[in-house]
This record gives sequence, structure tokens and C-alpha cells, in this order.
Amino acid sequence: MELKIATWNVNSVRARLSVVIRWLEKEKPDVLCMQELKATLEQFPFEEFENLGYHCAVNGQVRWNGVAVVSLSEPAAIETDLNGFLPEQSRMISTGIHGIRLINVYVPNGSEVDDPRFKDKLRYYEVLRNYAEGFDRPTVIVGDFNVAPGPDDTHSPEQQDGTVCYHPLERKQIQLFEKHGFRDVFRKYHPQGKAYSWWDYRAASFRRNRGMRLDLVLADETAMERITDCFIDKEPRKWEKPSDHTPVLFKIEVSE
DNA sequence: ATGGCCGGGAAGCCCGGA
Repeated sequence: MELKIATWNVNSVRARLSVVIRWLEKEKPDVLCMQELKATLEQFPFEEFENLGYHCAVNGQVRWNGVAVVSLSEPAAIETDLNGFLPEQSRMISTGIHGIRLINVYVPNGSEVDDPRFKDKLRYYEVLRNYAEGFDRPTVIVGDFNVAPGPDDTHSPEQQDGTVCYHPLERKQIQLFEKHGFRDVFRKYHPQGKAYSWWDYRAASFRRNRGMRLDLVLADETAMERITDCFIDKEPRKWEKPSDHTPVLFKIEVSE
């Protein structure tokens, strides 16, 4: 059977609830990985997801961060500890789904290049790589990586070069994932051309299509062999009260 | 005509996002 799995930074699951539910009813993915819940476990709207048949695995936090995996089949072996790194920030949830290890992350934004949080961001990629290599294959990492991997993944690469989310040290980290066998799945299916998953709320960025591709699917070789497609769904970015991100989806063949 | 936003929690602004 084939699973359809999505990743989406929803920018508050409570503010976005009607948009997310509408999208689930339209797209009917088997799994949705969400980032930036901006909600605690207690605040998470379980009922609305369960009404559509989804199980919810939630790593919540007050005000900021927060990630969740909602899935039609019950997830196994849920983990929220990223090898002890940044324990006070809820940025990772990892589950077993139909024999796949699915890791859902919200990588720190980094604030500014000269901010101490930028160092945490760079370190985050390394710790995540070590964590992801600790599982039996196949393994897929999805989420908001907060970096555009290459010049086709952002609207103005020349002007943005060296700034947060398009800094050479950040891009190098994505190249290191590739060196460790985790490929950028979207670019396998769309090797050429500008493609974005995020558009700033300001400056009419969406209408002018000035965006960045920050939301990635990285798959190891075993997972890549089973993946059949990967694409960005721009539709919900056009709806009322949208998130500034839009969903990225992929399809993967699993035995049962 | 080229850009002026959004969410949460505490408070009537500030922080964070990217």
C-alpha cells in the first residue's frame, strides 16, 4: 500500500484549526506532521483531529514551538528527546509508521547570524543527523528546516546570501545530510526551477511569489527506493487566515 | 504603485518568526 505523508508548519494549531481541518478533508493524507503548534498538550485540539479518524502524537509547549504527528494508523515508539539537545524547546517528535521511522522537526530559526541562537541552529542539524542515523532503515526526516538549500529555493539568492535561512553554514549542513545519505526528496522529482513552501506575511510576498523553500523531506537510500512522488500544495496558502507556510507532501510504498 | 504581518501571553507592548 502507498502512504501519503505531509509536513506543514501551521503557525499555531489553534489559530489555524479550521484551515488545517479543511485541508485534511480535502487532501486526506495518511499522516500529517505539523510544526509551530504554539500550544501545550492541554491546549491541543485532539477532538477535531480524532473526529476525522486521526491519532495524535503531540510534543507541545507554551507559546512557542510545539510539533505533532497525526496519523490514520496508530503511531509506534514515539520519541521527543533529541539526544538531550535543547530539552526546554519542543521541536522534535519521531514515530514509527508502517515500518518507517518518521522524524518530524522544527529547526530553530536562529534569529540573526550574530545571535547565540544561530550557533544552536547549526548544532541542531548535527545532533539531528546523529539521531536520525540511530534507527533501522528506512528513515525519513520531515519538517521546517529553516534553510533554503540552494539558489532555486529562494527568491533573491544574491541579496540573501549570508543572511539567516540562506547562510553558507546553514546550506552546508543540508549538504552534510546528503553526504550522510539523506537526500532532498523534492529535488529528485523537481530538479530544476524555483520552488517555495514559505512566503512572508509582509510585503505581499505570496502574491509576488517571493518565497523560500524551507520545508523539506530528507530520505535515506532505503526510504528513497520506496518513495514515488513529492510535491508542494500551494492551495491552502491562498485561503483566508493562512499559515505563512504551505504543505509539502510525499508518497511512499509500505508493505502493510 | 515593489510593500506597511501575524500569533501568543501578558498586558494595553514585547518577543519571536524568517
